[in-house]
Amino acid sequence: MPSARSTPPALLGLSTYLLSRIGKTARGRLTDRLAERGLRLWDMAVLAALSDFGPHAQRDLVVRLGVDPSDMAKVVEQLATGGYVERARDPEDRRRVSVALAPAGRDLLRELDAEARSVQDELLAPLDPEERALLQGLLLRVHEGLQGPPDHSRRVTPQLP
Amino acid sequence: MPSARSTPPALLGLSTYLLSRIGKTARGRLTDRLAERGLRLWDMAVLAALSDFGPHAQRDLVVRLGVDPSDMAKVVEQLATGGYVERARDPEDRRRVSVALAPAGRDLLRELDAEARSVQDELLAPLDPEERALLQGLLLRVHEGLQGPPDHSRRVTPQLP
DNA sequence: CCCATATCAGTAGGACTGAAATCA
DNA sequence: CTGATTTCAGTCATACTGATATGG
Repeated sequence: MPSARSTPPALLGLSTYLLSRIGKTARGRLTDRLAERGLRLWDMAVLAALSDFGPHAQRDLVVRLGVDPSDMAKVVEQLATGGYVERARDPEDRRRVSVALAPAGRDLLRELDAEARSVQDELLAPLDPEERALLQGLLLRVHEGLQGPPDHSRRVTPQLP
Repeated sequence: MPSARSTPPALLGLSTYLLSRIGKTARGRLTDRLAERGLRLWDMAVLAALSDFGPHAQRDLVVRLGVDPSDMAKVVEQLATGGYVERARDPEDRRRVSVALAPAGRDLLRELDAEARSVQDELLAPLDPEERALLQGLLLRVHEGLQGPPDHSRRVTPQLP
């Protein structure tokens, strides 16, 4: 029963399409894994930022990760409720909320990173280690170019995760 | 004014993350281009499928592209209204709606493909032609592996576009 | 008064679910 | 009657908008 499953070559020839498609699958699978823990992608991104760069004002997390301020409020609220981060008013500027990684958050991040690498192993199964490293390098360079020229005139901040 | 813009290395080290992030940007930029014409990504995917494989029963478009049947109805409806495709009941099985590319649809697809390649040139600007070809090849192989092992047990059909 | 920060309520589009109508 | 196909109405999570409150 060969029932017309192949993707149109007109799309397969577009790296744009492949990136979009594969990226969506990657996001979807990781989202599923995180959902089993009641978490979302932004939760992991925030934990990673706090782990790599130390405590942030909430505003700085917004800028670094490119998430909407309104959404960041909810993410931090959830992480604080779970005991993964700690919030405190900045004494020097009482408008700011300082967010710091709690020990439970550091443990959680380790687990989430393992989940992400597991998804990655599934996804990149067709490639051998050298090819994976090659892909990683190419993607990294494409990513570095993203902030620069978004579009001719209109986009402010392309979205993630 | 260096205001903490760099992405956490914990994320940059994950190809999963880069694929997700870059893929989302690619999708977003192409979506914007198409939106200027009142179109969406699925419209282009359907036109490409019809162009590459000829007329489809609507059901076969659903299977080939992995879109929800409910959504496909709306996409085909819009394309038919715009005169880009023609619908007809299949005389042999009157449950089926046969969808065929109209001349206007073929012209439109050419333009959309040019838009996609323009977005691609922006996105892959950091890479030279050889590297782009290399990336394309790697992505293609990853994409081929997608249908196979989706996940340990739960996912039915990973989504696109 | 004006700007920045955080928060809340609500909107828009996309993916998906469930059910109805038609026909094999 | 069962099953396939199309279609419609509605749900859900997400990105985003607008408005409000507090503080510099």
